[in-house]
Amino acid sequence: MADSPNPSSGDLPAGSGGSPEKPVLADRRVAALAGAGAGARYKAMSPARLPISREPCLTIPAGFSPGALLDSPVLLNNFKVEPSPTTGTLSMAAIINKSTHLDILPSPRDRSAGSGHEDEDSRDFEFKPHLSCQPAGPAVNDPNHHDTSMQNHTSSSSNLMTENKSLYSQESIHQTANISSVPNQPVAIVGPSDNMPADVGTSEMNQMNSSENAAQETQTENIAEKSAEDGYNWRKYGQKHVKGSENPRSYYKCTHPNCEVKKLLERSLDGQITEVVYKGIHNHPKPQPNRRLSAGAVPSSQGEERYDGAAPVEDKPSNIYPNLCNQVHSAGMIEPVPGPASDDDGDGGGGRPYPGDDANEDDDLDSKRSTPLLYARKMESAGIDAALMGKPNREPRVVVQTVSEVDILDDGYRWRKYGQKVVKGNPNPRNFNPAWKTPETEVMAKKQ
DNA sequence: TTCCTTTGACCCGAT
DNA sequence: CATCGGGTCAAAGGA
Repeated sequence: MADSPNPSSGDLPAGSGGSPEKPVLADRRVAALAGAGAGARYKAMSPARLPISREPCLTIPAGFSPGALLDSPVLLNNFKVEPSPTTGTLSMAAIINKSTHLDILPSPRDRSAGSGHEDEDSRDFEFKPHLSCQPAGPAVNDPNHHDTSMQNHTSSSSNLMTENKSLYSQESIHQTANISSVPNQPVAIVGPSDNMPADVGTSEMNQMNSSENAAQETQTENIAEKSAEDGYNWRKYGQKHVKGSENPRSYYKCTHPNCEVKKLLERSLDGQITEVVYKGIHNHPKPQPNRRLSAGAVPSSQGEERYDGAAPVEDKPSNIYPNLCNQVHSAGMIEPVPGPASDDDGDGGGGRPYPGDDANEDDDLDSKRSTPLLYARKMESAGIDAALMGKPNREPRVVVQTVSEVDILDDGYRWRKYGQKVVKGNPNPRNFNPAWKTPETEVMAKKQ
């Protein structure tokens, strides 16, 4: 239900229970929602996102755990800083304005705003997968990466701002305020860490993988753990056998009250995670282990989320597949501020979409299409993974789907184009970036 | 007793 | 319009 968008379910809560077909169900749902107390919120949130159906997807290649990405310097860099209007490095004010705009009018206009032209610099893009398995919190803060960019609060804040802008389209403004208030938290950001554009992931990451695999292996367990626990709490709401795959697919929802992030997890028969797909971005900070309320402390209702503890669901996997180095986890999450603050946020921003993958965006960002894309990516990555497959650890593919094109278009990152190709079935040329591709490039391509 | 997972059924979009 | 298939719901069972 979190996905309120669901037309049928979404409406129901309204109270009418009007669905002729399943009055009972409707009532139940309503009741459930009411009981949870979250229902209302969900309801509120979703509508906002509904309009934009496109969901870009980010695929993170197997060797990476999104969580790792979060920790990785790259993220920091990314956000950070490149002086450009797009990135927001230019100035806080600018950023703020921009973000404001976005919030208010996430529209094509924004796209144009982000010039997205700074193709050349790739320096920041060195992606170093630093798969540390540290807990997200600290990792994120890792000062190391700030290399060039991170200059400090300013930068961090700017990052935050940027992030916000893209992540929380609607909530925004006040959210921004919150975030900025906590300068220290680097933005973990990103959900996008998750945000990693999938594409990137695929190619680059794999490379990295291979080269760094050895080293990483030592950390495998940690990673696995991490991935197992991406720090977010998930509730399994379904499982299904998907045609074409012998692996059952499990559906999880983030238990955080206003968070609509969903996760699809596919496991091979042997229990290894073969694929993880995240939809949406967390609109709340990753629950801190420390803060974990004791079990009893959990908020209330069942339906609700407990955001603190580790999610049981996740835990299982970790235990089960210790080897997976890359299990994945990270969905798109934004970790704006670890503070308590966010939680509610109320905003509903709901998972804001993140810049996802590119490819899709092209023309149509239909949400529908997004699905196909996911699969496509899957295939794609699968090919890549093949090489890795031989290894003991299979690396699961991670796909992050975001929902709004706005985010995609203006993700605040700078991209360097390294290729262009006509994709079959798609009139628009596809651009490639060594690191992650940005929608902007796509846009540019179109313009061309 | 409460909460979580399982699982069959339902919904709905795609073909 | 019918069928297929993915995603979601929610009752039932288990811990």
